Amino acid sequence: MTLRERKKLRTRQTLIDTALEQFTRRGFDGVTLDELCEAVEVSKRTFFRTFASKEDVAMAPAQDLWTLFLAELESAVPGGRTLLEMERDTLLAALERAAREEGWAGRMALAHALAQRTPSMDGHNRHFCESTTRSALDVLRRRFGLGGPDDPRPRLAIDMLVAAFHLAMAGWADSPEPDPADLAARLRDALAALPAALTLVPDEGGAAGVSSP
Amino acid sequence: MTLRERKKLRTRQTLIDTALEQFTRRGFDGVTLDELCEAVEVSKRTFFRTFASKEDVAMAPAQDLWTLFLAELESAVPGGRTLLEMERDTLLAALERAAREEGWAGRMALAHALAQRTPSMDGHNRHFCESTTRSALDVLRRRFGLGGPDDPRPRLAIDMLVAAFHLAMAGWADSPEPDPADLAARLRDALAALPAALTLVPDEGGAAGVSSP
DNA sequence: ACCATTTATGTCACTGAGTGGCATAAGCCT
DNA sequence: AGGCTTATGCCACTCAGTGACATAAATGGT
Repeated sequence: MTLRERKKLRTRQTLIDTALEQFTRRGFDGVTLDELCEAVEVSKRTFFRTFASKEDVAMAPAQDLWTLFLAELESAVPGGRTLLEMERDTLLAALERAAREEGWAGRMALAHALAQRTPSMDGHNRHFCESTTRSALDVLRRRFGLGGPDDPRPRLAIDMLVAAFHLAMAGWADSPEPDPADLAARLRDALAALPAALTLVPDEGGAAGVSSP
Repeated sequence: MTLRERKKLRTRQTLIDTALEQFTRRGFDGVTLDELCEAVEVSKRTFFRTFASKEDVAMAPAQDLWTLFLAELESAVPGGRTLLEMERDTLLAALERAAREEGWAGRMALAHALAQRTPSMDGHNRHFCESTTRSALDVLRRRFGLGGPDDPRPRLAIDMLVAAFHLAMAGWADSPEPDPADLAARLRDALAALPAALTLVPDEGGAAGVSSP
């Protein structure tokens, strides 16, 4: 790797770390890009050559994970598993690779906490999620037929994976000392709860039901 | 209803219709707020007293639907149905009420088409979806116990409902002459496909599998 | 070690979204 | 009609994001 590339990557990492730290401490809206760039000693123009938006810099950990997921998906084989099981294992593999990066878990937890209390970050995050989902669907359709482009099942399967992941993440990021293995376990649990969620029956007569005595 | 309120509502509707028309014709980014306000003969300041953002004005049809959904949910009764079935019927009821509004279907279709090709709109849309989901979850937990705040199933059930709705909407908005009854049918179909999506098994050996001959 | 080429960075000026403050106008009530 | 409330308009401002162009730094060949 050339010196140029290393410098660029280092600037990127510094921006991410500084942004996460400042946003967490003073709030997303409490930090202007000028201040962030000042702290990293980089021009605003350079910032926007590295990230597409103010939100993007704080979403980098999540983006990295899903990029790995897509890469892993290219080489996944069914092996008699359910589509959802295959996706689960692919995501777990991506998780394992992402977690090799020093300090990834901490960054991911900060990013998630920020997204929770910053509408615009949550929005960007979910839009990114959607485009990743589409890409994943393209890969799945290309590599396995899966009943043509009108079959609703593959799309629903990925959405269920994503829903389970968000659920797992919500619990994990709030826990003290977030650890990748714990996130993996939570993801498994959330996915295992899907069939029960489908058939869950609420108690008869809600507490404030219209015709309760 | 007072004259003041009627005027305010009329301005709101005009803004929505004009925005949808202009955004569709010239693109979301191709229309500045100044131009939109000029066309409706309203100051920019007034625009932001009616809508929180440029994106919001085009998302109004969807917001109205989900607001109705939450209202319906307050008076829904289980009646021996699955939670997901109850949510489905509640959403169908909201849909029916929303569709009474003259031209709602057309606005909804335009709004969806715009969100498809405008990242920032998609992001806002999905964030709004998430906050609605949370509110719905609050209502469900308040009215029916549903196994405490740590039970993952209710959350997953709503996410499945939303996933099915998005899927139904995607097919519906692209169809010629979008009609509310058709959207309802598509929603039923998408929800009915959920169990199959959960157990779908891909063909063995992907087309570009790593170890294919 | 030097120079030409390529590529990253910085500077400046600009557009457009969104906000606060305050004056004015429009609707409301008796 | 006239005082009261509330919506609207206007002005100046902050800040995210972009385009054009100059400058600096890395690379590769000699």
